[in-house]
Amino acid sequence: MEASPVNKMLDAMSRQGFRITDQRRTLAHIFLEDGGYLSPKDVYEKLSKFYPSVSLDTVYRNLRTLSDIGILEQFYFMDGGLKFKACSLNHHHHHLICMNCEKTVSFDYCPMDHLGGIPDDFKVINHRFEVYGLCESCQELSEQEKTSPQRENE
Amino acid sequence: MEASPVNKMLDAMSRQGFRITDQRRTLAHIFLEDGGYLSPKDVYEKLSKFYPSVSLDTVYRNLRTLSDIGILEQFYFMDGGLKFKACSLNHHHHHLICMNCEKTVSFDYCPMDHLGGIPDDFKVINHRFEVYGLCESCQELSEQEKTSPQRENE
DNA sequence: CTTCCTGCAAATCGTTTGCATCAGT
DNA sequence: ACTGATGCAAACGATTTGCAGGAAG
Repeated sequence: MEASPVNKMLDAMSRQGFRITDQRRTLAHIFLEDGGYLSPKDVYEKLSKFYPSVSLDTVYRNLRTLSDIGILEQFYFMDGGLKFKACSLNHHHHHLICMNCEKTVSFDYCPMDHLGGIPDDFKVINHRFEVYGLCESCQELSEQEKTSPQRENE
Repeated sequence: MEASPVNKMLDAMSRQGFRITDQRRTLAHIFLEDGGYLSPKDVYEKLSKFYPSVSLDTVYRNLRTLSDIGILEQFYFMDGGLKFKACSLNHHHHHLICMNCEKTVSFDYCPMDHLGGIPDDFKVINHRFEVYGLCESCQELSEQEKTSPQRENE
């Protein structure tokens, strides 16, 4: 009944010295089932179905903790605010993010492998590379609705 | 005394039916002089030097307005929150961001020019590429103080 | 049993809004 | 003059924190 990834996630938590509470177990399920980005409120609502007494601040706390230890990754959507998703515990990659439906597709290219022109007195620790756009299905939608804003500065 | 881009910006404003107030004129100067991303508070502080009585909410109002009409663009930095910068003044570039002092250095390399392996049914609209690390001076500091946190997930 | 986790409530931070006044056109 | 812009203060939403009780190891 439990897919392996859930255990992997829980495992990672306990290995980092965090306790496996029911909420966290459920949190793992929620993220792995959904696969996409969830706002704290989304998570709270989903979690409430299992634990009606859960409090929003616990959700926040756990989201932050899990992000810190690299189990979740967070993105800020210009319109939807901060959201979290399970990060693939697999290999390094980046994402295409659909600006409409928020679905993500990962790809392997990493600019850091090809990077040039960075002053070498700067010590690189981390990086972020995301490509935003429209996935195929959302493109079709927007062609019909013509909701695409024009920008006009050179 | 006025550089042309400032007037261009002000022009755009009045063309859209907005009044040219002193604050907005100064706002234009601030953004064009700085060239980089500024948080509302940054702007407020800079603006305060010229107009000690300026209020933060006016700054917010103007930042939003100017973003709406495409004079400023906004970006959310995972650590620094929402920031604004004058739209496409210069050429396209990305940033090195010092995780300690938050100073940014721009560099020209853009991964989009070299990108491969993106499914072509995805319509790219925008992208974000930021490199985080330590600038030279902060490296020296952290070597002395050994404040660098370790992360250890695979 | 000890320490971490949780729920509650209150605090805090960033941002927005209502309103009367002031300034640009 | 008319209308939009500003400053103030208060409202607001999202996120964080202090604390006491409860659960995981």
